Amino acid sequence: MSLQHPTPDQITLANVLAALGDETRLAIIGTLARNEGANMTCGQFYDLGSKTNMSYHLAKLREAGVVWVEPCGTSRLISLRRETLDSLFPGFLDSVIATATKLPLVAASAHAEQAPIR
Amino acid sequence: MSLQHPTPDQITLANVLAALGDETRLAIIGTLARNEGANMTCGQFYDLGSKTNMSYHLAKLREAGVVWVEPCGTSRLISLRRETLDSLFPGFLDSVIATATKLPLVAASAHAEQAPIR
DNA sequence: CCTTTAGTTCAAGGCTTATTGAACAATTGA
DNA sequence: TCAATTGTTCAATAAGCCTTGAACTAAAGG
Repeated sequence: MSLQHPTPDQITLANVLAALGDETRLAIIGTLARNEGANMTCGQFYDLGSKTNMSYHLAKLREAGVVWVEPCGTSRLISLRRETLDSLFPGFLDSVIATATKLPLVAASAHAEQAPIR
Repeated sequence: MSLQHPTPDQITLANVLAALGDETRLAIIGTLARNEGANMTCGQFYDLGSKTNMSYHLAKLREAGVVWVEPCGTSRLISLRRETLDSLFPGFLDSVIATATKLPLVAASAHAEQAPIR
């Protein structure tokens, strides 16, 4: 029996934004985008946190409608719900991914301080 | 003395996404976008929640770098940080606004239920 | 000066989130 | 069948979030 995913009409922008508003999950998305087409499984994210923790974050992303998770043997194949998101929120995913793919894999703290620009 | 705003290099995508990942704040952004150029003040958002509550949400948006708040007499003028956000995250704000401006002003609960599409 | 107007700050509440380790399920391969 | 692999669920904890009303500040106008 396959996993529960929201249908397109159940996906809200607020939920998607909240799901992506987290360093760890943004890093997951960045990794997924960098490896689109590659058959990503949960295990490939364990450098971002513990097994349990990844299970938690991947469930969040799935429940918000950001990723699709497909059981496959003992593994689960994870992919971005590109078409769904593109059709609901045109341009959104691309703009997020453009930044997310450039983000450090392991979070380093910000340090710079600058004069206010506007 | 003017209010505290993050400089562009202090603005992170995760913080912006988290700030926008809330129905109330998304409604604020939608209202701001619908009235761009109009001299919006805090008071214009009191249909979205109490005075105190708006103060809280507007502070969140300001601290994340999404809005600029400029004291003006006893009021404060609120505007989207369009240029900053556009230059940091091209296409992002437009895609969010496209949906946010169509969102109901007062949150009505979702009701539809459909067959799973993919 | 006194009042009104426009927002903020504070403390408290209740709720949700992120993270962990231990225990559990389910599939695969020997 | 047994063991290894892959991932989930559970309970617990610590931290953060949203909302509220009461008290406060600060500017503007009479």
